[in-house]
Amino acid sequence: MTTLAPETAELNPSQVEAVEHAEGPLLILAGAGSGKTRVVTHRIAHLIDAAAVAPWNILAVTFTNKAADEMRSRVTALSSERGAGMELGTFHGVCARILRRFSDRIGINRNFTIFDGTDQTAVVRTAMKDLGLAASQVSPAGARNAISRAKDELMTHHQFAEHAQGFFEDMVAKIYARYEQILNGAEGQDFGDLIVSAVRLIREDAEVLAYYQDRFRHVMVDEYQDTNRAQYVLVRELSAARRNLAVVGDDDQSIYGWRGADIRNLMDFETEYPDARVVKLEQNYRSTQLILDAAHGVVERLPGRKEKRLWTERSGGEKVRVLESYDDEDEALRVLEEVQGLIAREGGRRGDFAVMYRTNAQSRLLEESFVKAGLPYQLVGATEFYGRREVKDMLGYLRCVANPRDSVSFGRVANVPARGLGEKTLGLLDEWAAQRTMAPGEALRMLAAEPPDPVPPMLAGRALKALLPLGEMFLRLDAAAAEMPLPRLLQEIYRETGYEDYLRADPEDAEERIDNVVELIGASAKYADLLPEEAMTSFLQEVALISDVDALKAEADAVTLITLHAAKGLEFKNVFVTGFEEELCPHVRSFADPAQMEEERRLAYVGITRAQDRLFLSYAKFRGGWGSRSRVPSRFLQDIPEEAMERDRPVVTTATDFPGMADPAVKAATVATERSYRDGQKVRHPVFGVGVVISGKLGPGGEEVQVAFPEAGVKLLSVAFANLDII
DNA sequence: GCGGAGGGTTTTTTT
DNA sequence: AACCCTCCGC
Repeated sequence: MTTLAPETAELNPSQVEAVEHAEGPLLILAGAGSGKTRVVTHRIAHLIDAAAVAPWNILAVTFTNKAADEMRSRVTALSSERGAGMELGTFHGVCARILRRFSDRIGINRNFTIFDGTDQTAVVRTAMKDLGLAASQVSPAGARNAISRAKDELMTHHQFAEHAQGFFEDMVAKIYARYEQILNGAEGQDFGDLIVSAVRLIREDAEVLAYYQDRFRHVMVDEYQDTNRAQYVLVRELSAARRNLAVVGDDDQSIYGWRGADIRNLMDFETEYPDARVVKLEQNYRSTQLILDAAHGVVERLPGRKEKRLWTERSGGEKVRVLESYDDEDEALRVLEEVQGLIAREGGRRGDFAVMYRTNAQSRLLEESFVKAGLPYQLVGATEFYGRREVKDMLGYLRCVANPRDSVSFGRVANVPARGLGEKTLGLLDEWAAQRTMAPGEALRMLAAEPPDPVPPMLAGRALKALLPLGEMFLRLDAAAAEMPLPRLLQEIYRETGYEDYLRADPEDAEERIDNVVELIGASAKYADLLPEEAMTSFLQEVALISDVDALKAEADAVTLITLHAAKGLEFKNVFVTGFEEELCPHVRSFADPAQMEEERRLAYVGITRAQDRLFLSYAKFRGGWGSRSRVPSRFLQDIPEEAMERDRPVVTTATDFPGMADPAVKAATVATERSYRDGQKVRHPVFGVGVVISGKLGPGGEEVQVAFPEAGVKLLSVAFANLDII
């Protein structure tokens, strides 16, 4: 991976116009690779140095922490005052900071806990249980999504209930109301709340609004096409006094509609601010002309887009390579082969390569082929560190200590490792706590600290016996938290809760999980010097608001594996877009909705425009997994001018083609050299019955055949295991 | 009433 | 891989 053009490069006239615009609304329509970050950072430096704006009077909002970090370091390099004191971060990070300072003014504890997506689902499930709703009636994920979308539009549960139509929305209205109760009781703020509460704060508290309007004299928003309604209102209010609002965006790269992004924020900016200066950045500094031709072919078919056409001085270049593979396994080997070939032939850096895909699940085979070949890679997202069970459990304990009202974390860890606290006992504790309007964690501590003299009858006996040790443990941890630096506290939690022994007892995964815990404790080291409460809150906030791409290291000598979504904003010399097939890209779940299909198209555009020098579009004829069926190349391929492409003759690859793959098991498995089943052959399978072979191949795992069964459908079977009879 | 085993499902994309 | 759900032994 490389960064954008050097800072010393001269700015083109459009860029200068954007950079030098100081007062009043500004809309920068920045095409892919048009030097957007350069313009934004130069503009900030210009405000500071030429317009004498103090850095702390500037608010700049980006989409990821990574983008914010990069922007900060560039501003530091460019401006005389190094941009110190500037407010720069993601929407969620900036809002969290505002709330940590003032949220008690609207009745929110400033030490609130941030609830992530997993927590949200847990709350939804609890709410549904309270309401007697089964997961089969309403999908928890669906309900969570609906609630999040409502919050994106600043819709309270009251408003949601008013507009609810049909069974699903009626149910969601009820779940939403209960969800809010639980969340408030736990002093939690979910992702949506961070924005919603910040908006509520500045709307309800004139003093706070005045303070921030005076403080943020210049407001700048990146990736404006991906902002939602709530974010739009926030930005509008904050900048209302001076109207120094600069937004940067590209409607062609709007890919987050499913998450509440409202492209109208960008499209209607000129209506909203009739005096806005509009600057289009159309010169691309990233890609070759042929790559841009391909990109334009895909995107020009979108209706109603803001007209712009990227151009570059990098005429020509290599044609876009279209790779056809037999199946997804071959595709993974094929990509590996191309990467290794290019590195061997041209001495390229591994970091100059990225392999992109639509769904996280697609990364698995790619990883496998890279591992076998010993080719280093860095995977963005998917099984990210903070999603690991042991990490979440450890953080769950920390959250319980930092915020005893966090009933969600309490529910997660109370019986991990198992300590005799089943559904029944925890239910009793919940009930008893609710009677005293306490959270279970608080009630439990009270129970342990000063046991009520006649023991509450509902808890007498077995329940109390199991509960008391946990309560005492939390009291010890509370005491530890008050006096220990954060890393030591985590160490203490690890030991005191029995989690360490619990992990060690796992014969399979002990080592890996322990490593992860150690790494987590290490990550907390930078908070060691803060006061305990602040340390816990800051650490937990950082962890909650971290995004997948944040972990991506630009300087790593490794191939990047990344989803198309996460790749937005990045660039690489060589880009592979894999699974460039119907039902994957565009994704089948978008077929029914034209608006979603347009978003799929923009997503393909985003992928294509990540490439600087070389672009590979890869598809397979078959793909394993959920009922593997024959595949059709993406419709987007047809929109790319044929002259810009070079279609490869399909190549059937096998593991033996790769000298790097020294694994003897792999070699042994590829001994078979001839197919033993012909297409059209009738076979009998012990489970699926009689079927017809429709295709087959020799792969690293031996011979595989696709067989169509009248009942079971098409199955991909390994001849070695399937026990087929020829009939 | 708890805990472990086993089976099925999950997300398409994520701050 | 994580999680939910069900089943069964203790």
